[in-house]
Amino acid sequence: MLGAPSAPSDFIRAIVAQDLKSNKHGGRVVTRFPPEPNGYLHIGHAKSICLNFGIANENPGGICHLRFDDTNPSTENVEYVESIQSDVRWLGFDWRDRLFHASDYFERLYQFAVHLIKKGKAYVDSLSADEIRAYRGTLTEPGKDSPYRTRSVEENLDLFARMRAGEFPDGAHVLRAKIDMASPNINMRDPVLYRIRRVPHYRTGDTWCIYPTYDYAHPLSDAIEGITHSICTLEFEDHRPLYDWVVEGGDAPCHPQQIEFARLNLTHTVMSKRKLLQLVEQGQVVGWDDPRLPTLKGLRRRGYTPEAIRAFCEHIGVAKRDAVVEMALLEHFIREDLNKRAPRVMGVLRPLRLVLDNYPEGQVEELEAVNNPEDPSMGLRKVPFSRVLYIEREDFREDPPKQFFRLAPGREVRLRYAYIIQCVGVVKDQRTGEVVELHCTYDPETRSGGSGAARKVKSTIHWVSAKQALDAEVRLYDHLLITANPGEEEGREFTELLNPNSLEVVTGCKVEPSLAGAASGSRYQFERQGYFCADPDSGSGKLVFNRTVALRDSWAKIEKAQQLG
RNA sequence: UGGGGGAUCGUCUAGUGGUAGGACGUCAGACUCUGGAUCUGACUACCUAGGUUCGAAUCCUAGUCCCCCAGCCA
Repeated sequence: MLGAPSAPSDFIRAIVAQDLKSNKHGGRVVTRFPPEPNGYLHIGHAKSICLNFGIANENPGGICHLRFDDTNPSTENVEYVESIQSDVRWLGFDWRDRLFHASDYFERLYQFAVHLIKKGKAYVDSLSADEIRAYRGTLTEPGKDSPYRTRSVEENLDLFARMRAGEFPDGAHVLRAKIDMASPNINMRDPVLYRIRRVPHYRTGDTWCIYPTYDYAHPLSDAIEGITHSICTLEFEDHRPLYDWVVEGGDAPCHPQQIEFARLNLTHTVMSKRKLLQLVEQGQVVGWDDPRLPTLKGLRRRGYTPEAIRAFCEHIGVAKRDAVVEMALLEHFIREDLNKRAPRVMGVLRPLRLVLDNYPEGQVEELEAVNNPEDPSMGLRKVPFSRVLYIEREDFREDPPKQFFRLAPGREVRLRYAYIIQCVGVVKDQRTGEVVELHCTYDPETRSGGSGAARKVKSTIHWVSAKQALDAEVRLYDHLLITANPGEEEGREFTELLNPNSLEVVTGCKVEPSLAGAASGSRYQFERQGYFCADPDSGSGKLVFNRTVALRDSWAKIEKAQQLG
């Protein structure tokens, strides 16, 4: 994966290349992906993963660490740790032996804090949370010093040791950096470094009752690991002076460079952990792996491939401006990937019975079908054909509109890999008027590959043989949200914008027999319809498919345009 | 009304003083035993106003708009 020397593709890679050239970090490139284990990874994280691991992989000797930023025991747990690891691996990245936890550094972090106190750069504050807030000032007014700011080094050392020893209740004291309460950058107004939290940590148990904050733990963890480029998102931009202050003040072994980029936003969905958690907890979706979610687990269950997600992440670029990428772009990459790889099959979602009046009763032909026209090496398969078939309801119109080329009374179409047929009769339900069965005749001369096969008809439709077809359930997914940019909807909660039709369960679908026992996770193109992925709910004779994405549908566009006038 | 960032086709993104390019999308056409795929063509952009310059998306000045920050979250 070591890239040939080429122009850096984004501003961060340009910085890395420049630093390499100037030997800023001794020729090393060490990045890290630092998730907090308090939620599942989503495609926004994938952008960061591809960036951090990508940069490491592109540079000789480069490496990317996986580090859990587990400094807040109240919200973190092993379930998240495990899911994050499996997702990073699934995406195709390898941290080798560089798996770390901020909690690995708690003792060292504590010693750095003692060092800071001794240098007079940190103090124990005994104000309440409310008081600290009040003393902080506002965006336009400076804060004022805490009365505890002038405590002696000895007293601070004593108090901090007793905080650690568990002598005080939660909230009684905090350790603060002594910087500048009048700083125009609020992050520099004596930020909290440690707080007392009598909560067991999922890794360190009850060893600690004080925990470092992100602003303190993150830069030091980076420095301890020898990170060269600490890449994070835009909202941390004005934490950078604090990042640098902590590294310098703690006399850390090296000084990683924090670089910020714009996080990924996608249309028609939500990307914040808080909102995703809300959907999961409220039961609006079936879980973190609900195929409607932009979580990696959800996308995977939906049928997305790691390759498609990586290609997407590479193509959206890395920059500093806020951006909202269209879901259509993500869909483009999964179509592109699956078009090359997914075997074709025939499946009928909404079956309409079709009888070939002139086809011999009881006869079954095994017709040859290509598995993937994009890839001849994928070979051929046999598909049974007989007198009674199912076709897609929407492939027949009793009163066909202009430009509808499919079946209609008197019309001819080709049955994919089979014969040209002509519709000679329509059977309707007496009461409802609903079409329940079609009668057609087939032309034996037109069998695919046969002598009369060259005849052109306007349309080819898919079908399954009624007797051999398998029953299946198909889950059709649509956008999670009805609007592209929920942020633009003034005063409306995202929960009000949920698409009530984001999931449509279609039962009684008929699929070709080759799909018997389709393994969970296997992906197919149902010809003329879309890409589908066998759901884990499949099994013991039951078939369930998730629609990953529909094929591009130019007829749907024509019809929509016709309806608009 | 403080501080930190950012503005280029509908969307994302290149371009760093010398022809504003790519991708997605959209529209039109070709081809097709998937109305898929593929192929062609078209579409549309430098936030505004001044200035410097032979020449400005790029440099300067003044504005405008958008995002982030007042957790003992990350």
